[in-house]
Amino acid sequence: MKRSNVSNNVIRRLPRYLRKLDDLASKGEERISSDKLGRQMGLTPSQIRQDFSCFGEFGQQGYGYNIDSLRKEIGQILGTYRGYSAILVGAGNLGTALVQNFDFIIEGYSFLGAFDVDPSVIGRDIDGFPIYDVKDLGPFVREKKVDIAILTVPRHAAQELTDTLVASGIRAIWNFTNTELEVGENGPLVESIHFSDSLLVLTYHLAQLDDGEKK
Amino acid sequence: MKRSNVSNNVIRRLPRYLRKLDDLASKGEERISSDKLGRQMGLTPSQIRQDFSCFGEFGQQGYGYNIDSLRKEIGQILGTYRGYSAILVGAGNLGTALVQNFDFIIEGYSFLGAFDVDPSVIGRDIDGFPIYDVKDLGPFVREKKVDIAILTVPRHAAQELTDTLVASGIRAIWNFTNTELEVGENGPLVESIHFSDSLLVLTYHLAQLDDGEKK
DNA sequence: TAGATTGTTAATCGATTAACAATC
DNA sequence: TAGATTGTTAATCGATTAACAATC
Repeated sequence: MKRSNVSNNVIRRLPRYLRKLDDLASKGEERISSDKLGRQMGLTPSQIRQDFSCFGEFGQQGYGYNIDSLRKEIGQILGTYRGYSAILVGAGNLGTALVQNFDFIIEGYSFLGAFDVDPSVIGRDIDGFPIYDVKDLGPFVREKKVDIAILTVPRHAAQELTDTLVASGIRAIWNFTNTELEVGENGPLVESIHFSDSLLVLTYHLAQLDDGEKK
Repeated sequence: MKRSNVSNNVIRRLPRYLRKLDDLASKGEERISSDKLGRQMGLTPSQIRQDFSCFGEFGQQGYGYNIDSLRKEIGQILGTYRGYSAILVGAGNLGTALVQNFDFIIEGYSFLGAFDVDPSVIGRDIDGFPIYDVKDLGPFVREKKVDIAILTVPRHAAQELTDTLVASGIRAIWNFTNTELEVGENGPLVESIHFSDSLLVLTYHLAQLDDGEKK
């Protein structure tokens, strides 16, 4: 695969393409042109062709793109099918929601279980997956060579657990703690979902509308 | 306030500035230069000054920016303090996590309650806020002129509830359903959190590392 | 005053869009 | 074959960075 020097903007559009293609596939569509796809997604056909061409040649002149094979190509690029292993750190409402809504196994991940501090949940399960004592987190990550930790703990516990994860050789942290984690040089990848950032962008636009109306 | 023609990139950086400034304030810092702030956030000082200058002149030559007043300015720009009203649509694990973790009142929002279909939760409460029957959603939104609906329902129910919200005059939807909502012309603002997109970006980078190592 | 640092204008860089030859 | 549509090269547009006069 090519994929050298691909810009962040392109990378962030790939999952959107994947969702759209899944959608089209589920409607029984077989092929689509960059022109049609562009109109449906609010992008220019040029941009779509440029984006795909970062990774190879997936289309055919005069025909367009085969939806099913394009989905697979993009899934491949995004690393689904690789069976990355994941654990949940923090088995509260948010963590439970994530585990219940993502079918990690179908999506191509291998979900190994959850960790928590609360003695009343340790030993129980989420959706059939065990909840372990957070004391055992470090050794577990090290032994099982866990790829991804899903961090859904309260703010105040975030950095300490991150340190444990980093020390145990975690490869990536999916961060929901609304803090910036310190992982140091050569630390794991960090991808954060900052709920409040998203809400503030929304209220920015509301405020702009309100100000516009006053004028 | 100026704020005309501000690019999306700038808007999406504003909440990050706000979080950083809150952090600095909580450490007792009083002032910061664009140079220092840039080094701490991984941005160039030029970019920071350009970003702020979209909205006014918040600094002072030879001194830098006063952290406390800059926070307030950015909060103002982002529409906190405006007391926008919000409801939760879908009182499951995810919705519960959001309500419990965001202190909507402190953050300057006015949270009015939740809606659900499940008879076993209707009438109960989340964190002291009532859970109503989703049948009453439309009239409630219309009567109370609700600004923001936080949509945390299962995928299959997303579009139908969106239609109800739009018909009742909701102004904005904060969308967690991992679908693209259809809101039509002159519909509400939509800000989506696509969990799977974020995870896929993470695994893209993991896959890239793995491929790099093989070479 | 001298040093620091802003806000802004100009220069650069990168991303998006347009155009078009290649080809299914 | 003619029409459609790709992949790619060139042109444009916008965002980031650099430079610097203004000034606290």
